[in-house]
Amino acid sequence: MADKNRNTIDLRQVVWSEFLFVHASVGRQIDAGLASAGVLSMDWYDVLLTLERSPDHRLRLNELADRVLISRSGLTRLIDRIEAAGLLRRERSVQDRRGAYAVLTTEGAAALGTTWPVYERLIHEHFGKLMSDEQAQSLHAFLSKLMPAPTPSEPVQLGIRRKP
Amino acid sequence: MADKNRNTIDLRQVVWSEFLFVHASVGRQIDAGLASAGVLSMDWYDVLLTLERSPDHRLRLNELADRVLISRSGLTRLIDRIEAAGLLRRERSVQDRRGAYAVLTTEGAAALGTTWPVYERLIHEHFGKLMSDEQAQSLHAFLSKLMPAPTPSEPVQLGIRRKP
DNA sequence: GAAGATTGACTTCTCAATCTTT
DNA sequence: AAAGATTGAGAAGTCAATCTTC
Repeated sequence: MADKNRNTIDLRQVVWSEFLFVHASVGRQIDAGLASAGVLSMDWYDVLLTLERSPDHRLRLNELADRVLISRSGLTRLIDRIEAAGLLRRERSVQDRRGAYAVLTTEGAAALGTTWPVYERLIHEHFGKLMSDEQAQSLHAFLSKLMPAPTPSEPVQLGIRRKP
Repeated sequence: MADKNRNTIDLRQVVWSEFLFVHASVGRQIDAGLASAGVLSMDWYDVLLTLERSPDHRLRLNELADRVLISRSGLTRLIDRIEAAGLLRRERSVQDRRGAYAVLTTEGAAALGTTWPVYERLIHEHFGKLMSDEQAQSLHAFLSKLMPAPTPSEPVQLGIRRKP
């Protein structure tokens, strides 16, 4: 701690409190926008997109829990709901019968496609359009330090990639 | 939307997804650190600090709900718990007997004081120390655009201010 | 009737315990 | 016994309905 004087306002602490507020505020607005458009919520989108990007559109539940930052038991229940909606299915692993995969269904892929244009607009509206190019660079440089090391073959991407 | 090509990766969208992940990841680490130190959680800290900064250490529940971004009913229950722990108390307004205030207690103020050094260390450890000065400036410039207009008499401040 | 706050019913998350397979 | 996933019990949030006061 470089600064022992409590009266001095540390800009990084201000940034942290703004970070918390903005996450809550913008997250609510975007989820409300998605709901009123009748498309996927951010949570479901995140799970299904993670599957879409994985080899064979499938992932071990364990792995999925780490990617979407939810507890194991929380994931089991989230997967239950998404599976009941038909957007993914579970498959038991053949080699290791303890483990299960979540696999994206055709309906799930379709839901991603329907959601993305709406989500994209909402991200821009409530978040992106207020950011200058320099701010975007700077934010990315900082936030990426707090991200898990990405698989080199799977670059970061939020939207749906068309077939080339 | 300036860009109609879905294949083009928009940096702002990447920043949004990093923003979500980092919030979840760092928030968990900090809350775990607070819990293992036996001090207030971020939620409780946020409520009590908001009271501490308000005139007479009190605020209408309605107002409080807006500041901490929680639904009215959610706030009622959160306040119930904090009140049961003795860190604040409710007071009925005399002029308008529909309304209630939440008022910080001595115990609540003490809890803020105990929590802050721990919280400060955790913010630095998991968030602040990874941020350059330029990044802090840049982040603040962007995030403050998404914050509600501050009362001029109450500047943004996260920690506990000592009496001058 | 409208405003402020609370309550009931429901949803979703978490931890700890459990079950199955290795 | 350990790993992977699920289940039970409990905590905490939301919406819609309700109660009190203006």
